[in-house]
Amino acid sequence: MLLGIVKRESFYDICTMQHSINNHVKKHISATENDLVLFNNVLNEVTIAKGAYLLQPGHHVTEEFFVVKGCLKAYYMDNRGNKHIIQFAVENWWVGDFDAFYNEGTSSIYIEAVEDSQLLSIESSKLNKVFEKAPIFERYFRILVTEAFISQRKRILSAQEKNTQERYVEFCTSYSNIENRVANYDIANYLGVSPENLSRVRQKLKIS
Amino acid sequence: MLLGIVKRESFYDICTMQHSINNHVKKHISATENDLVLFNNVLNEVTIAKGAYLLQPGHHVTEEFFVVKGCLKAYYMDNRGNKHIIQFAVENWWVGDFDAFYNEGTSSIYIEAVEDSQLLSIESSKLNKVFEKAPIFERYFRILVTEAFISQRKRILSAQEKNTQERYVEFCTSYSNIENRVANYDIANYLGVSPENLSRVRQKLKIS
DNA sequence: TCTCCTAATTGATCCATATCAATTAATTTC
DNA sequence: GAAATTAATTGATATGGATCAATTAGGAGA
Repeated sequence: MLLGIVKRESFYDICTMQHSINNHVKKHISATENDLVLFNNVLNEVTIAKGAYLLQPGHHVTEEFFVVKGCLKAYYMDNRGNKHIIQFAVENWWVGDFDAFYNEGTSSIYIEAVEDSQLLSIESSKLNKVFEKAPIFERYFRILVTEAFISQRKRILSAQEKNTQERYVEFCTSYSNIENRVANYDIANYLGVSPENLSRVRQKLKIS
Repeated sequence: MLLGIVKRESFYDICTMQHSINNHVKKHISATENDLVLFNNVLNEVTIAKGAYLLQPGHHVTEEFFVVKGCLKAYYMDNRGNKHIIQFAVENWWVGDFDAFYNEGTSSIYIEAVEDSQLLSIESSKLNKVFEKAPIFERYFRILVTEAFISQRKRILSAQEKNTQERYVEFCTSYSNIENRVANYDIANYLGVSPENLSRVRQKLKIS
């Protein structure tokens, strides 16, 4: 598809969107009003319809996205043609092809909207300028990646330590209410189990 | 144990050690000589004997470690008393309890020397001072975490996509020569499979 | 060099979950 | 709102890898 992406929002929406990202920034670093304005000025507003792609393999990656409203999934296809969900992104998450973004390369993943979504995007070149003028944002992104790193590590260890049922419960808890927003077969995929198995686990949970 | 840790090295060793970290820094950012001196001045030299612990659960984490020479393993114990290896650290890797370090908390993991090892350590408070005086190091650590994040993501996807044999081969390739430095049951643990299963996989590889 | 202890291997069995197949339920779409 | 798709569930079977048990191989220490 890749249709359905529209830049520029109404004044009201822009205010809401900036409010959302500024809150997020303030939660992580102590930025001055000047810093925030500088940062806000390089952001673009993006809306995307359910089912549309924000990113597809082969595309040159120049942007990362912040989810103001909505839900997306990031996945890739392996050599055998199997899909693997890397991440779901909901409100107040950054999403993108990190690898390609930092290495200024070509995407190897799909990012697809699971719901109609509102996003903010930042371009690599503009972000680097922000880093120069307001190095505090270097810290912001370092903290974000560190947090993501830690939560990802938990995902690895959880997969080794826990059975499917425990992991499904953990998933629903940490991604609050997500089981009502995305398909079960996508959750199964994310957890690395078959949809049939997840279905049976969900049955058992209903009973107990 | 926690014995066997000795700070301060001979002049020759210190030079070697700083050479090692400076090379690593230069590979990631363009730091001035001043920046490097500033950074080097806050590093401590640490040696640790095989079998000794660099870190144990409950200890207050104030340091991260850079491996100049040697090999270590980071692991934790889950509620059921099972050990899970998080990471092996060899030359030119940073190792520590990231989570606790960034949140100034208490360690939940063990870091144990697999070989006699030489390390450099940096304290949280001193690192923050470096960040203030030379913000370029904020970038250095952001890049390191980003790289670690990306390689960790590959570990997750590899576990979903590939079978034990493929993952063992991948592991040996990416951690060059590691299969001769650490025990097979620790590699099995890291891969999340039983030692017996890994043993059989290794047999099959010998034949084919 | 011998002894002891730990690691690795090998065999047999078991189990969680994948896979295949069919049915039912829930969404889209016109 | 009926038809057509797509998702979820349920049942039956197959399988990769775990677990248990026993043996062999390697290393460290006396």
